Amino acid sequence: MRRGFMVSIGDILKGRHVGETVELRGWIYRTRTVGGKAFVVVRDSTGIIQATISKDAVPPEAFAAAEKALIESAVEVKGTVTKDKRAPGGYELRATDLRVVHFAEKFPIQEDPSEEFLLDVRHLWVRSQRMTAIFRIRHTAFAAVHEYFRGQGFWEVHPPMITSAGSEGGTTLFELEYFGRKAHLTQSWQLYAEALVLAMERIYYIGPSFRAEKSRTTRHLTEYWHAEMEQAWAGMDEVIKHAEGVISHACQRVAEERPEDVVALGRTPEFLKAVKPPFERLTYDEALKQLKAKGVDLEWGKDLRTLEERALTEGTTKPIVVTHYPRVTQAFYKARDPKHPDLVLAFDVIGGDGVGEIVGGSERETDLETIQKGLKEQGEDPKAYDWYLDSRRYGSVQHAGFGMGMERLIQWICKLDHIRDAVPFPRTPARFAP
RNA sequence: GCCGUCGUAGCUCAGUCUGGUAGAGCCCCCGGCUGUUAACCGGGUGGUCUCCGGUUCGAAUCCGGACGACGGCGCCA
Repeated sequence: MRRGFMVSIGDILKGRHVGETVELRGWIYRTRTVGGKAFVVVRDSTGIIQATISKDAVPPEAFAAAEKALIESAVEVKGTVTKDKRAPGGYELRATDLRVVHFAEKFPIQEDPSEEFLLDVRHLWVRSQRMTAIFRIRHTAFAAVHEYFRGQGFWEVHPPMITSAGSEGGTTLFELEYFGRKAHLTQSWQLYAEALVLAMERIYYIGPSFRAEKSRTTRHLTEYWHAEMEQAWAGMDEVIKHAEGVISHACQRVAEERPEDVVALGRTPEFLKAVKPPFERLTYDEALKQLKAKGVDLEWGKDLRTLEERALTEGTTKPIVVTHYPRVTQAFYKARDPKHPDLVLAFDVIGGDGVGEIVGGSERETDLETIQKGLKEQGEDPKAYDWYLDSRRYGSVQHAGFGMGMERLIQWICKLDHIRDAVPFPRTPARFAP
């Protein structure tokens, strides 16, 4: 088959090549044959289109190949782009030639697959329209986060993935053997960020975090991508504004650049465009009052759980910000509220649709002795954190920061039932393959 | 960590209560059909009933155990 003018399916669907003779290549999505005609629906990374192959319009071997090729066979098709109401999508390619690059074996995924089976064949399911739409949005969201922080004067710096200690207590760390000694996979850049922030002042990074928590929920992964920022000479209010800013910026970019994908997943670009600062903000105490009014009682000092988060975000179209949590249950590095010693200057950004906490952040404790005391209260040995504590010995200044779960953000933007679809190959307690 | 559900053909499931030769639809293969839209019509191939043990003349089915997965809660981003 002689090479023609190669085009993408997406371009054809935009009406760019009507009447032209072009060539496209991709994978067979469906085939139907009716007597002397074969309808071969082809997908590439930009869309799907029907190629109509008439027995009398192509070489005999091409028609035979079209009839024989199974779903997901790789093909090259040459033909004339035609606008036709009978074709799904409104455009089709009237083929003059077809070559099968690879005859696929019987493709295991058919109609009505179970969730469990799709996870077993995830390496094949990633070819689906739904998955590729999410991947494109993920691409855009990641770019937007980089764009936001760089635009705000933050340096991208990289912490290690292999660490000696954790930041949230040692029980949720994956352990690994490091030349005969114990090491761990990072669960947060927290300790390193607080060392680096005294050098670079405004820093951020996006990278993987690992949590060895056997969480069986629709919003937990054991390996997830963490967008984290840390800022010197800044308090809680300033970093809350950055949290609102970065979430909003990601929503704007996705709405502008991926409107078709957004619609395909059940959101609208308008919904995302409306996600602009400021978000509704309330303190933990105010949240308890709101919950009580809704008939949900929560004892003071308990963290907000799924039930409470859902009640608080019910009917919201933007995430909400909850601030000033009780000090009990909070990590040792979070700063006390000078006005209320029982509270810490910590905040969460909570998304609706059951996604829950998208961002968690705080102002950091600057006083050496207070941190050492906090570590002991959590059952940690301050000696193991000695290098970290140097950040409170040599020029300790006010600083604050937050971590954002990229998959949580994508889950919320794409309105996904389960966080595992926000990443191509999810890692959960039950699965690390494929 | 706790609670619940499930495991039968490549896929989706019925059959299990009440033990007696392993079933359907889809996929695939063969045949038909010149505009199909998850095409349709006719025929055919396809099984370690998750595994181990027990009861029984006989177990997919009853009993005991193991393993695996999914869903919910907790923990978190």
